[in-house]
Amino acid sequence: MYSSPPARLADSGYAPAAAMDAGERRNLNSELWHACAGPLVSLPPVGSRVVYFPQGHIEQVAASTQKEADAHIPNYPSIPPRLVCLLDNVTLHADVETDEVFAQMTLLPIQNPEKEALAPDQGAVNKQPTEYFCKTLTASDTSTHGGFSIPRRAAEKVFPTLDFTQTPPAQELVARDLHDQDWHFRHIYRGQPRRHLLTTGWSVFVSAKRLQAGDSVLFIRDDKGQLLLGIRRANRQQTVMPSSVLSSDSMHFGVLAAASHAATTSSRFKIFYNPRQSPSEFVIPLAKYHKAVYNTQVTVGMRFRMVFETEESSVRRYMGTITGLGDIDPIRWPKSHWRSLKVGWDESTAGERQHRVSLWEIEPLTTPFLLCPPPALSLTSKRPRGMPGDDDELDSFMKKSQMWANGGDALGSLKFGGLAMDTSW
Amino acid sequence: MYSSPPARLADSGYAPAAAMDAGERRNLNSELWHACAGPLVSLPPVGSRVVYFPQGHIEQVAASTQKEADAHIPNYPSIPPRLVCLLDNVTLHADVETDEVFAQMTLLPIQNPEKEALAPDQGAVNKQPTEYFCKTLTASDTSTHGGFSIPRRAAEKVFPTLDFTQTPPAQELVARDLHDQDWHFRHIYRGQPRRHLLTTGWSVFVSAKRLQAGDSVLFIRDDKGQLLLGIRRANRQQTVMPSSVLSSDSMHFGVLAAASHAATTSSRFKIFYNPRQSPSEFVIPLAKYHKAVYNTQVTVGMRFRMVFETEESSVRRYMGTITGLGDIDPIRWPKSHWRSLKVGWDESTAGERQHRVSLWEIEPLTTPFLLCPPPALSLTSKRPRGMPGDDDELDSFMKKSQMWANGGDALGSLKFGGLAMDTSW
DNA sequence: GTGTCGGCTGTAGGCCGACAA
DNA sequence: TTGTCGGCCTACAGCCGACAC
Repeated sequence: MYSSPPARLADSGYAPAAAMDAGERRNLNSELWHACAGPLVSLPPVGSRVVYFPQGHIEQVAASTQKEADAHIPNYPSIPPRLVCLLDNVTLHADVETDEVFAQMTLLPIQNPEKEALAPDQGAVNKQPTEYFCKTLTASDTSTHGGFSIPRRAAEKVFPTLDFTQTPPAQELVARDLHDQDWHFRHIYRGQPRRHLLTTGWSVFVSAKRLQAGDSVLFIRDDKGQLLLGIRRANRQQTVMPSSVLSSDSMHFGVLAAASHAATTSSRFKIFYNPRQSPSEFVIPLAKYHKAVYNTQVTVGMRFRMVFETEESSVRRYMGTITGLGDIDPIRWPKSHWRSLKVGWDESTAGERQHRVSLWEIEPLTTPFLLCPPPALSLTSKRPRGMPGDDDELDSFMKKSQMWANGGDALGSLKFGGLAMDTSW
Repeated sequence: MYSSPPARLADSGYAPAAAMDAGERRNLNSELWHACAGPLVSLPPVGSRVVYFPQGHIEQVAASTQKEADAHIPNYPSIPPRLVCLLDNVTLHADVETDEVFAQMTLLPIQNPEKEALAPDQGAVNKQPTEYFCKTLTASDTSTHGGFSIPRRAAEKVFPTLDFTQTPPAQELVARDLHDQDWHFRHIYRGQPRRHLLTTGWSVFVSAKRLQAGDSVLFIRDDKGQLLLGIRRANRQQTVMPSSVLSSDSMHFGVLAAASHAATTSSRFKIFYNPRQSPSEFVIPLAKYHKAVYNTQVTVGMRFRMVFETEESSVRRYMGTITGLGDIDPIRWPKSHWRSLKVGWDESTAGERQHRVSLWEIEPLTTPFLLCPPPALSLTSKRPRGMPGDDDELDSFMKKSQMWANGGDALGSLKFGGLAMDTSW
């Protein structure tokens, strides 16, 4: 009948296979999830202690509902600006409609965190896959006129090698997405000059995922040689969700009441973390928080760097100066450390970047730099627009000076490791 | 470029025109909204007093998130089982993705409802349009193979009359949807035997709205002769929305906290009412509530009727018997009237119907019936499956007996008027 | 090395009346 | 009266190398 899928596509094996149930209850492939979440996202390990910031949670909810965090809503039921919690569970998910990745965390508030033995919590983990590539789609890639142009080194690194004795060399690829749905593509090496292409099956994928030029697609080869694929929507596409379920005010209250009730009764509560929606992480490893708050001397005028994700899904550091200190909302959330630093950014293109950040988000440039700043760091020098990786020498120096300043093991919680996985292309 | 709409369609005038902003802030066409909401949905007038039931609100949220109303969540912050409120504002909306209709109500809790003068609130209003038709789509209607077959009487009633001197008679129709988006269709009268069809433009509409066989489409001609169109999804398609924004527990808390805070501070709060998602209305006109609670004698064994919407978007009444009385949740919500009646239904196909209803949802069959029940109402008689409208004689009798029992004006709040608008086809 | 285009081809989208329920 | 189908035509999806940045 008319409700069945097109027969030809199904017969030729280029139609998607059966998908998971819509509920998406199981835990997703962690490598793929992290690849889609991006290089900056790391999740604290289950069983570790974390600091939960209701303000940050509300910021995420407000961003999701496209409302500013309403100033008129009181802190009701009353709740402190941060809760030390045991991270009881983390499950990885992806939105059934948009493939947007998110994590559900189950938090158990700890009543007297100071009394507990400070076990050596390990830092946050970010298992970024090694054998993967990520390409931002061009107009040609997403048009119905043709297929997908695979970057040469990407194809050679991630896809099975073609049999080049064939003319033209071609094979069928099967890649599994976050919902365990299989997608079939014809991979061919042709054209003058020769190039790798995905042809048959590609347009089905593009239309099913509603991909547009500017969105990114990524392929992974996992340990068992299985191909995985995921997508990252362009930043402009805010997954608008005016949510006809609950008013934004009620959601705001819900965040507070759920946490308040859990803290009062020492019971668990659940939150969703949307890495690509939230302006900042609001569940921070306790060790990272402690180091940032107790081991860092911040003053107005201090110079720092902070990591951002580039449009090419890579990372780069931006320079800034601390211009002020103080609570973002001293009435409702006094003595919170959430975004307690007012900052200015060196580059004029910094319009979108936050004007308030939290202590644990920055990498301070300590005394050695203030005594002897290299020319590249002065406020007046106009550097050419930096490319990913052109700070490598500085990185090395930074690590040494920070170790000297903070006592050797400060780096683990600041996520220096494994950041440059996408810059080698 | 590739992001622009198909040129041919745009040039020929069969592509949708510019739409409203995604936020959908303005108030929608009320006639169209009510047509999409269905014949049973009525909204209390702005400025009237209503009763708000948190339990019912939570039921709707749970239905939207596909969770049962969790039994483990306490009534926190504490809130009474019902709040008498002033209905401060009502705005009509439609989901940007699904066209699902919903209403936002702003409620102001009234502290001492008994002290206020009981102004004669008018009953709820349901402006169902007169010049409209609604058709459930067939497999042929939604397939890409052809167009849309318009029922003859529908075309003659709602569409502009064709010029039958042309061969074949044809015209272009422009119909506006809930988002003020215009859709263009070619309306032609052809075939052997002759019939009305929508051809060019129809498949664009079907794919844009993602209509499937079983969904319904409805057309309205308003006062100014402007054509409006709306859709009703088939019941099976639960707009699943696991809502990666807030956990269902937090939403539950949010409902309670928002209402609790508003009641405590005598301030307004906002709720969304999703007519086609909610099992029952949870904002009830105060007058309707009072009449049902204080003027109705309910006892176990009592017979009643209740109105339901049929699959054909019409209405019919089902017979039932009260089998028990009592709070649905005596621990958290004692002395609530929400679904306080346990009921059984006469027909064996009653599997989906609620086993608990509220007083104001039923039409009790009062003493005259108990003294002298007509054969059709006895529990043992097996009536043939009733069709809409075959209770007309009974209706007439019911009205008289109820007026006698309840004092003359009881009918307005029970929505007897204007119910049979779709059964005449 | 790869983004975009013109050219070509095949298929499916879509308009028609036939026919039957 | 209207749901489904076969027939038919054509627009566009989609594969190809050319060419340029």
